[in-house]
Amino acid sequence: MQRPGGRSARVRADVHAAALDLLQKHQWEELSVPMVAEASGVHQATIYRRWGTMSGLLNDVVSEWSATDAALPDIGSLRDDLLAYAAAVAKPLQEQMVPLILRAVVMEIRPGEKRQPSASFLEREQQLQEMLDRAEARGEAVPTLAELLEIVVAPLYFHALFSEPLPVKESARLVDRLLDVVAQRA
Amino acid sequence: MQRPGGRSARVRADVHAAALDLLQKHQWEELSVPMVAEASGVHQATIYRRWGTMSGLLNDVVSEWSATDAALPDIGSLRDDLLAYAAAVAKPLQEQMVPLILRAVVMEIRPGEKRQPSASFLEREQQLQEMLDRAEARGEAVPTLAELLEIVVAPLYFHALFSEPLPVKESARLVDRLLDVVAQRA
DNA sequence: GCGTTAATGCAAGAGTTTTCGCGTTATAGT
DNA sequence: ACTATAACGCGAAAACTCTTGCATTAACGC
Repeated sequence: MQRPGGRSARVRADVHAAALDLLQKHQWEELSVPMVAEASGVHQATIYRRWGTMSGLLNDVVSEWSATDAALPDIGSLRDDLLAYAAAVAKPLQEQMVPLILRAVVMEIRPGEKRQPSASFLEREQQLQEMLDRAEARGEAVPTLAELLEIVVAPLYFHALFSEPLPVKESARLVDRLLDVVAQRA
Repeated sequence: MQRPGGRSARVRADVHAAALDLLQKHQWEELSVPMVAEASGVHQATIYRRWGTMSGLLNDVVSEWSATDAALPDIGSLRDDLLAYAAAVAKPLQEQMVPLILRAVVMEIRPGEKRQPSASFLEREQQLQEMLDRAEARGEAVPTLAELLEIVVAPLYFHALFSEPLPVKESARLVDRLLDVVAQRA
């Protein structure tokens, strides 16, 4: 018999909040379970039993964050949909929190192991594909999903990881570049 | 009076080799200074004194790896130069080692802190700019450095980080896309 | 409510990591 | 070759991380 509600839910929320808070002030490797325990008021033994390691805890935080991610737009024209989507990707990359979460994702890469995209990642790809399908049904010239990821999403992540996050309005430039590539092909 | 030569150089090489070797078999968080000390035959106190932390040690490994990075090509046509460069970026991303090193770079991102690109990164950008300048002097239509990074480099890193590294020959596709963007602008 | 027991708190202890003082080695300058 | 001392090795101690057994709390089904 599992008991996800009440106290357990409170503990989970407190620990997540403390972890995110500490993540703003320290780098990943400086964090420790005892630190999160201290900051959250939850006993360290509880954290070890529920999450095992600091890495496991961060995974759980990331999962929850991904889950609350907003749905994709369905505005009307492909360009507007893409603009809304690109802005939706670029905006959270502005906040300090998300590069940190991204970092946690990168950390999960294991040597020699085939990387399996997370469930939320796959779900997001499927939503994007549906957006493209809708546009194609309307008779618009559409890019492939791969092109969308390479031309719009990849630069956003690249900037966020390796220099400064791109301003949100700059993401429009990427969308127009994508549409140019598509148009030229026709 | 510093003493970089002789024994110190030997110690550095041994420790680096051991760290890289262990990095192939274990994930980042499993590594520890005592492990590297054991594997390298160097006393752990020495590692702590010279590098401080496991993270600092990996930084040093990355620095050395970047430093020995090959020079950029100067083949003749911009397209050939870009193809050679793209392949030079894509190839090491195939090896297991480099995603790990990349991971170490990402780890270095500190919360809230202005990210300052590493010296090798800046140097590399300068080399690229020179490549573009040479092509422009020859009268070719050239992309900006930002376009090169966004359209060619960013997708390569994106694939390597979030799914599977792109096959080297696929990088040609990215180069041609870049040149298409440039040509269309003219 | 009431009872069962999952989940947490607590504290001791086992295991690891990191530091430190001191003796030894061997590099770099003379 | 000789000297001064940077860099290293060593071992013990300090600090920290993680585990474990038992007591306590409170969620969920009745």
